[in-house]
Amino acid sequence: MSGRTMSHSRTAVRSTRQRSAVSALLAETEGFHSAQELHAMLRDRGERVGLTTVYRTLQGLADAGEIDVMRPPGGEYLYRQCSEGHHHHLVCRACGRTVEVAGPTVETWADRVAAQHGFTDVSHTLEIFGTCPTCAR
Amino acid sequence: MSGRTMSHSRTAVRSTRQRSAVSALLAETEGFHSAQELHAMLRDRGERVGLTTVYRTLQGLADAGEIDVMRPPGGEYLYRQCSEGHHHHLVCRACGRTVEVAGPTVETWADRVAAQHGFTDVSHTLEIFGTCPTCAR
DNA sequence: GCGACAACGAGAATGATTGTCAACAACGCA
DNA sequence: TGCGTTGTTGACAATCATTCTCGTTGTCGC
Ligand SMILES: [Zn+2]
Ligand SMILES: [Zn+2]
Ligand SMILES: [Zn+2]
Ligand SMILES: [Zn+2]
Repeated sequence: MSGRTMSHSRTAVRSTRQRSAVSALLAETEGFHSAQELHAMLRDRGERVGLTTVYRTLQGLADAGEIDVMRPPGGEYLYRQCSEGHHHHLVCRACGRTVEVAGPTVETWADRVAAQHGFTDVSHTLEIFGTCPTCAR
Repeated sequence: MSGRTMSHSRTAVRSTRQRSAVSALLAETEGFHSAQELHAMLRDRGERVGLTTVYRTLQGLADAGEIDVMRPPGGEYLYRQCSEGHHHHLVCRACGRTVEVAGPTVETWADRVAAQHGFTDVSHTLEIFGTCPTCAR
């Protein structure tokens, strides 16, 4: 009953220069960056994309699960193109370098704890911050 | 050489009506609440405290480690008076009800993972969100 | 090509948090 | 108890990331 069964003209997502530019940038970029930063990076590349569009595109990609969103303590939202599947991040506070980490133990622990207290519809956020070897010296 | 060795009149923190009001409110309140919410709660109580002061006081308490700060995805900063020691939270998205949880396993896991990648000065954030039994029905 | 409508983007609006600074009030001391 | 020093307060202005508006533009199915 979700209304997705109409046989004619479903509204499709359109392919645009701007959307491609953002995706391409994310594909080549290592580490997390804010919408503002990505917008500036596009500008420096010569790509002309409005800030509003950058925000919209990032939200779309995030909703589609194609990129990861994260917000460090005291900062704004950061985006990054990650690999598939549920994972968390080990992020360098100085340069943003990111290592994806998987913690099966943590996942089950979180779900178990929540269940023990009768909580449902459970989700969690987990980020590890530190100084990477390069920035340390 | 930090100039902290003067033998006379060290500047002390002063006890004020406003500061007491905020602390008292936090002591009686269960769950996480934003600065704006706490300000409104004080107003409803008849306490007259400026919004700026509420922000300042909360920051001070947080810096002193007397209260916990947390920021849910898509929301503003939330504050709560917690028990001593390092712990995490299982929070109800609907009503803010909070359960403090300790996960020694997670702590060591996070530190180990960071160390394996050569990261130093490590810290982490971990929150579990869900719908509490009361709000579920 | 055409037309419907998704997508853009410049600029205004929002809203939480922070900065400003003159008036106020603890508190150590006389 | 009176006084001066100086931390504190709070109304208001300023930030600033993000969202909203809405007229224009570009995609894409036909
Ligand atoms: Zn680094
Ligand atoms: Zn996880
Ligand atoms: Zn609840
Ligand atoms: Zn922990």
